[in-house]
Amino acid sequence: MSVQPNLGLLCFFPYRALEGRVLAALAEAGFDDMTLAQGRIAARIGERGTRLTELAEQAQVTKQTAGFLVDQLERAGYVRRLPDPTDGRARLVCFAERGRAAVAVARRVEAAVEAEWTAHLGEESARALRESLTRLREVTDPWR
Amino acid sequence: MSVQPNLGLLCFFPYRALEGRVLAALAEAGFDDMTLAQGRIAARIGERGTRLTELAEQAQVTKQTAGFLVDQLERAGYVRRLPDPTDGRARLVCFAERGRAAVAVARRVEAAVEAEWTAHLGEESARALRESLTRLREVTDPWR
DNA sequence: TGACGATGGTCAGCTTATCTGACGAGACTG
DNA sequence: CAGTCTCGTCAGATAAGCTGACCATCGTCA
Repeated sequence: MSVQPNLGLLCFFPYRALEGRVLAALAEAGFDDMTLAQGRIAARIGERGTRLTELAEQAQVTKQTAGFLVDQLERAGYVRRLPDPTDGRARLVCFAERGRAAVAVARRVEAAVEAEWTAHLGEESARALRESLTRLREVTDPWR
Repeated sequence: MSVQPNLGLLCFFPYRALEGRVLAALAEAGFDDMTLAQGRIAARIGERGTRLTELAEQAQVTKQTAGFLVDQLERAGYVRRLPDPTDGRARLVCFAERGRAAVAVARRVEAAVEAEWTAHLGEESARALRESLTRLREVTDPWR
């Protein structure tokens, strides 16, 4: 590891820390059957449901892998697959009750962690950090 | 995905982008047998060599997994295991010639990507971003 | 309007990455 | 120097990923 880590690596530490905290909190709250890979797929499901292909693209895995993970999420009661009214081939992966409950836990932890980080950095730096990262997303996230 | 992604998720996009660019450049340069998991271990090898246990801790995998990946890196000629002069049980995972060549490629890409990002954000914002992330590391990276 | 290429998803089979548990050899500590 | 801890490996199981092949439906354009 270099003396002065590059920006990408510096981004990695907070990301991994948050992911770990959320997963731990989920496990603590009784959602202890959700794995990291499942969570990464679930985190990309929109409020009105998301197609499998889209989940796969955003998570950067093949649609087969995404399907495999959604199968598990479905069996565990986190999501359901509903027919897409606008396309007979497609189905929308939507949160079920249990999934919504898990999302609520995740959101709470995210907010708590963010508050800790803001306290550590100071309001103004945290605001600037968020803004820079949002702008960086324009050139690093192929999905808008 | 929320309308306003949390800080952790915002950190994820640049991280993944950089990782992808580095891996692609390595493949292009003839290091096309290195996988993402191997790269994540290799990225943590220090100049004077690093113990397997330490690699495992920093990459947050078990030492068995780290050993498995180092085996492959060794077979591919990227690293060697040398006895640790200070501890008869331990061995130091060190870069071999091929590994050093790959690191040089990775460093070049990292610098190029960072330059792109700095151009996108502006000098001052990029500097502030690096500083905030470095401070955030204090509370998100258990390995300082 | 109907043939055809593109798209959404699944099935099958394989490889890679990861874990838990057990263990032996060497180091450390009282 | 006995007991205990640490470093690494072996063995076996499981999770997570890939490629290739395939079918049904959509959309387009001749």
